[in-house]
Amino acid sequence: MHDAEDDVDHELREQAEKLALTLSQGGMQKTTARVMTALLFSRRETMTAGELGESLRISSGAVSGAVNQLIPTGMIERVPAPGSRRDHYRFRKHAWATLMGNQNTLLASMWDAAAGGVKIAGRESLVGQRLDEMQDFYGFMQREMAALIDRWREQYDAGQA
Amino acid sequence: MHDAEDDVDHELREQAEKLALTLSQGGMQKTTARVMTALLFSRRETMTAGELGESLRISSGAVSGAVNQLIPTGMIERVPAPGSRRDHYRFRKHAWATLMGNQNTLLASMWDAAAGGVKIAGRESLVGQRLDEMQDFYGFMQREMAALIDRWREQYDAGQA
DNA sequence: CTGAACATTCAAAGATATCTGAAACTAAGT
DNA sequence: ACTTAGTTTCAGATATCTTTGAATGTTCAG
Repeated sequence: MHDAEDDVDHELREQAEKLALTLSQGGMQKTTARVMTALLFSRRETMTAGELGESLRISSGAVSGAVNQLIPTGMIERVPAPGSRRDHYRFRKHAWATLMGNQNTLLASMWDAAAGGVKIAGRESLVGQRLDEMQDFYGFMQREMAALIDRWREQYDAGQA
Repeated sequence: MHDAEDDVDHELREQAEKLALTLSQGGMQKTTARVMTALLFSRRETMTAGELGESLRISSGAVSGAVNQLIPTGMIERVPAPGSRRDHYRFRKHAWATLMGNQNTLLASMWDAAAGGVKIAGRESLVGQRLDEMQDFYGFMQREMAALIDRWREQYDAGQA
């Protein structure tokens, strides 16, 4: 006999792996991406480290490494689990907004680098102009991105209520 | 004797390498990042492949590989050079805006992945909700980011005039 | 306090990604 | 057409990143 629920699980797993591949090409570590998408596409609310390892066929060490990369970024969280001995993980609400918000650090570094260059070369020179444009762009982005994310949150929360 | 111009060059090179390091930690290839920042922080308008290789102490093959990664992204461009035998490169105007605009492809993949999952699991389920939020977020971002970049271009071009 | 059940760490192995250098190729000048 | 400056390609060498698996650490239940 054929179980429809299993099919759903299987298809979700496929989607999950596909996304993980995309993310890893975009710079995220492969195992980290796989763990993240496994939680994202799981029908369950939380998964234990053991379940993740078994489902993805990776060692406990790899799971540990991945979750410890994911947690500080705010993508997933450790959930106190009643009954179970330890460590259940779950995909966080608004994780995507958090992730994008973290990019602000990078935007700030870019701004700093540009500002540093302008200080050395002066705003008059050719290179100064080039860096000035860069500084202007990253300053703008830093301000506006933060506002944009806030706007999404409001809009989304309003839609939920 | 001490040449002030040389000092400026040297300090700019330091800043360039610092930024290249940051970018490479953020996922960009190291040599690609170094080539890009070398052009960005150069006092000259364009640099040849040979100059890049000498300045960064990398082989001609490495330079070739790096520029051919950078050009399709729109960060740098090949400039027809009168007099010189071939290939001068220069950092493009509005390169940063272009770069950020390219991110839209990624945003679209994220949206697709979410949509695919919702289709499989339905919007009612727990996982459906999770993916629905993701879809909403990336849909929003895709729309708004494009608008934001346009807004910067206008604002910047206005300020220049 | 002890033992069971996990989780974490880390050295070594394995897998990837990247660079070099030389040969092959291209195009500009004569 | 030939020469030469300069670029691209690619196999092999190198460097870097990841994973495994076993040892070590931690926490909870009894």
